[in-house]
Amino acid sequence: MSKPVTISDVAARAGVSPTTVSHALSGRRSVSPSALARVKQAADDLGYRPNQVASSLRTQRTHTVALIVPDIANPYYPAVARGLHDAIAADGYYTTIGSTDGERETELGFLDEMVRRSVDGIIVFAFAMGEEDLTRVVPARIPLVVATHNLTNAHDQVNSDDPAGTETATRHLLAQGITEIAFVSGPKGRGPGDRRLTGYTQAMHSAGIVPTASDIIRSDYTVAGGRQAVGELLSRPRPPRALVCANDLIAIGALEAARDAGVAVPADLAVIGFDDVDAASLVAPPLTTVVNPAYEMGRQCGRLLLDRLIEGYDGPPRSVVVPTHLIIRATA
Amino acid sequence: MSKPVTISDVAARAGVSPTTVSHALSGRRSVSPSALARVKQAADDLGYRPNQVASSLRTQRTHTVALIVPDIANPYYPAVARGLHDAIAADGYYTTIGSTDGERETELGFLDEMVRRSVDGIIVFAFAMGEEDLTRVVPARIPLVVATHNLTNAHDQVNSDDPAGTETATRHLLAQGITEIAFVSGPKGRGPGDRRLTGYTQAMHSAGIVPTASDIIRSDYTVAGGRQAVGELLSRPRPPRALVCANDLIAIGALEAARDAGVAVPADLAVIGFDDVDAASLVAPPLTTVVNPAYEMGRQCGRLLLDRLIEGYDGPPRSVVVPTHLIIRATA
DNA sequence: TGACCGACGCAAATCGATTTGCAAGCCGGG
DNA sequence: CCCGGCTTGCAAATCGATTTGCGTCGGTCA
Repeated sequence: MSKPVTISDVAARAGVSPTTVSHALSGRRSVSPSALARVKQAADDLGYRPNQVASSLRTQRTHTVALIVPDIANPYYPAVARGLHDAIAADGYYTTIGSTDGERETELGFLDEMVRRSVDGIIVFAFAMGEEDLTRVVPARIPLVVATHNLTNAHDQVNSDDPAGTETATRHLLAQGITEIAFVSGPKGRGPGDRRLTGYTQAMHSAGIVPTASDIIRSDYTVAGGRQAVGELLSRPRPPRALVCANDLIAIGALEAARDAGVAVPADLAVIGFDDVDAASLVAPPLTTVVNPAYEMGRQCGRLLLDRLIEGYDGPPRSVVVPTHLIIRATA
Repeated sequence: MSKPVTISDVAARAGVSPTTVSHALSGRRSVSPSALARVKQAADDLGYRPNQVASSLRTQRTHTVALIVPDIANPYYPAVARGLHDAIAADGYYTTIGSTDGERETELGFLDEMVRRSVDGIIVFAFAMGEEDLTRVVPARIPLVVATHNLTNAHDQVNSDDPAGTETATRHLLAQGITEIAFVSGPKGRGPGDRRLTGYTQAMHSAGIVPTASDIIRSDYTVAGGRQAVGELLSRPRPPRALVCANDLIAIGALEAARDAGVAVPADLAVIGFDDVDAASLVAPPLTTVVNPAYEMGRQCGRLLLDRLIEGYDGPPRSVVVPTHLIIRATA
């Protein structure tokens, strides 16, 4: 039941004051070589490990950033987390991840808790919150990066170039002479679906086609959701010849729905996804999709935060756009 | 630049002392109805949010548990994280995840940092650490759950029933009259490969077959690693007729290797994985695999911790075994 | 030699909440 | 009327590190 070693214990053993121990270990003020050696020795002997909670209280820095995502089980987000980690770990920052199921209440609750915990920065991949929620819950003193969201100009933001991605995807289909193209989005106003929709719409317009309401269907961002939505779509009298999907999980669900319905992919139904999660290249047939560099997204979020936390940048909000590109496999 | 509201600010506005505010909000001592009302009103008006860092310093509780995994991008672990989250969130605990690439140094570094941060509990899915590492770095006062590891009797542990899983898988192959079965493991002494190997060996023995060294090949736990290892295996003069793989990613790599080599699955090569990650049912052909309930593993880890953190259990280490079962799809 | 400066050490204040110990006020029972 | 007990409030100690302010000591330069 040995209690933890404190800075006073080290000081006592080295025969100096806690002040000197602190300075010796942090190097913030010079310490005589002999004292330095004694302190290091004592700290070593006792196995001293500074209490970060106490340190954080005093310095008002926790060396922690919060990452809020809708669903950590969606393979896109672990890759984001990885990119973020790799961007900030070298500077001693750690990440706390919150998975919120895209529920506004949960998002707000987690955000609030992170503020109470004095995290140094926050990265939000949020679905259900609005700008006013963010500014209400997050004090201005905490740097905030908003990702994959079309809601704010008041904060740093990182976005994949969604419109360009779906536009390229849609053009790829049009170039094959396919014109009956539907877009499978997520719930209205939630997630990147709406921004991806614009690229599709644009490409269609510039081909002289005006998509009707029935060309745009809504799902959630899961395999099961995609399967069901596309299943219904395929049972229509005149189903489309191709689908542009708001993410890969929906697209994978679409492949399942096509198989269920005995529809050949890509011969009778071309399918394009978005994200390029690992599974996209593994499904059968391998999915044609828009690469959305999750790792890079996470990394850029980390960089924007570090700019404010370490470099001391204090200017106006900045916006980073991460390019996307189409990777053609076997479904379109 | 409004600075955060402190308990003293609330006290001042309510016309009471900080003590009373604390008691009013925590309910740890009764407070007169009038004072209670004034405190609540003041806290509300000011938007008071108690500083958790200060609270943690005083109470020695952070309401945080650390989860250490080798690779958060391996889809098995997000599911674990999810199960853990669901087990402990209701009691106000949050999770900090560390991804260590299975490097001993990284594992130890993260563990050390978590101790400095005074987490209330630690869950280790570790690859490279030994028992003595754990006891050295983690003080006895912090509850520790070791998962998927064969190294300790000194701590609570949670394991999937790995031997039973691979034994069932191997018997499934033997029952089809297949006897040339290889086992594709991970690096020696790292991860669950060795425990899964024993089930395979047992089943083979009880069928009167003694696997030779060349029947057991080593890889890492990734798709790329599995592809390469199995690719080499298939170029042998007499390749095996079936594979039992230490995890799904290896098995998926094996499917790719088979495709590369023009070997038909399952006709010429049967493949069985382990874990049943989401992608397992999505690959072509869908993977026959042993279900390793990640979510349940995480949940059980959380329960063991809470038992000590909340229920006050203080007895000897306990061991939970989560059952596994074979799910037959199309590769064996 | 005296003035000045840098190096170095320590006491004490600080971060913000929780909790202990003490005391005042109030009640009912003997 | 007094005492014990309950409620309620506050001052102060506490958690463990960091940092400010002050003072001492030695050395340098004029």
